[in-house]
Amino acid sequence: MTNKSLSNSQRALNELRAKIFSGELSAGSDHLESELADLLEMSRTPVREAVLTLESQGLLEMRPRKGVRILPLSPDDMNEIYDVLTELESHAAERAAEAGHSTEDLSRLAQAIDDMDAAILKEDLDAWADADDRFHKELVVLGGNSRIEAIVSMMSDQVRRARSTTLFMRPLPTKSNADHRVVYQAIRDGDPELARSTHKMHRQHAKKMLVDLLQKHRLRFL
Amino acid sequence: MTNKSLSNSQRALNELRAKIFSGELSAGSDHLESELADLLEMSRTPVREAVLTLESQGLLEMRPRKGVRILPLSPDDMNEIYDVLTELESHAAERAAEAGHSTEDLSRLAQAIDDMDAAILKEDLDAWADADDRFHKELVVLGGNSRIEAIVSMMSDQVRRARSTTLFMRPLPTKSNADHRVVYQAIRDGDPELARSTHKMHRQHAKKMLVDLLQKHRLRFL
DNA sequence: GCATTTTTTAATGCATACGCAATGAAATGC
DNA sequence: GCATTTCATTGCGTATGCATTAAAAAATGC
Repeated sequence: MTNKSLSNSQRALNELRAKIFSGELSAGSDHLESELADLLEMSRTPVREAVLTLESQGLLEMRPRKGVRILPLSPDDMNEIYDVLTELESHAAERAAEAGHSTEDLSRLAQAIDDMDAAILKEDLDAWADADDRFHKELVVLGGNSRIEAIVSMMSDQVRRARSTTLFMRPLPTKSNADHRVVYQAIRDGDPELARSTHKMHRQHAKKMLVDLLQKHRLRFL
Repeated sequence: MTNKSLSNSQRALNELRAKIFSGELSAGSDHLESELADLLEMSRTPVREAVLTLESQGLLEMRPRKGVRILPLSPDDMNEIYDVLTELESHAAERAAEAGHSTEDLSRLAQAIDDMDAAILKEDLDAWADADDRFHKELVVLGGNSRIEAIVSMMSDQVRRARSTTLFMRPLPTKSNADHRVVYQAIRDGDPELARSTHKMHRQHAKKMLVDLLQKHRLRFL
């Protein structure tokens, strides 16, 4: 049986996050605390606590008397976020390569890469995105810095909502996995500099692709 | 007139932060919500909100029924934090150098460097630390990424409390300013790679010095 | 004595109530 | 009509009370 006892403020946190990612609470929309409380069928107190946490994670903004606003993402925001991800993930890749991980340790990474290949063959973008998430997440875990894990996870969350839009605008990421394999091998073979530089290029490329895409489609906010 | 109306939860945030930095709430100590509420002369509600925010910033931890625990810093934590600072500040330095700032734009940076020199002459460590903070803060501002600003500020806060201890254990930072000047000049002269690499070395050196110091003094927690 | 159960205690999570202040509407003056 | 003031509304910040339940203390059995 799945744990049924979960505090209301925890539930509020989970459900609000889910509703933000799913778009049920859309970017730029405003919501009164009491409205959210009604929606989640609890009092304002736990909702406020959840909202406060989500605000500190950059997903929304509390504006007294105007309501809670789900933050939209501009191309500038994308640039900022990707720059943070680039730096911290590249560092993680370097550290992971220094750590001398066994092939066993790297199995999740390998699995994610295989899954991406499979997803591309089937042209299943959602499955690809899921595997890509797992790759980046595991890479950071292997880097062994829990703060980097937390920050990267936060930044990834900030772009997560927008991805449902961008994912289907972009070309099939057929080339992307070549980079992943190089990073994987560099980590396995203990080549920190290669792991870092390859991953850095990979992320910089992704950033450019994404921002160009937004520009091309004249999307000023997501 | 300074703004006198400040919500209680804002006041709680400010005052709790101050008390953590000053050591009045010491690392590892536990405090009940009601105890903090009494201390700040307000009800538990705004205290809880402030505590929630501070938790998300990594300064403390809420442990139901055991109280709010001010988080101690281990040498491992220091390593993690300095690695994040190293990566993100170096990136900021690189970006600042790319941005083509005028000498005017860089005046705060120059001022901070001068102040550090003056502080060292007077052997005033508190003044030095203050100027050093300003240098690093301004560097990140010049980098132009608001998320990096926020993250760096958060990480700096996490080590701030510990610095009151380490500051007086370490040798006078007489050499440190040479690095700062190189970074400054690289930014002014538009040499991103030099700005980045110099600052990165600077931070790596600081990390090593600090961690060695803790080891030498057998300080497992701060 | 020591382990186990029962009872007591009290900190928290949350609902609720309410005053204040900000916002928009209505009224007033020009 | 337009600007300004007054008024009404209502969302938020905060205090308060209470049920829950984890932890401590006491009681019981061996």
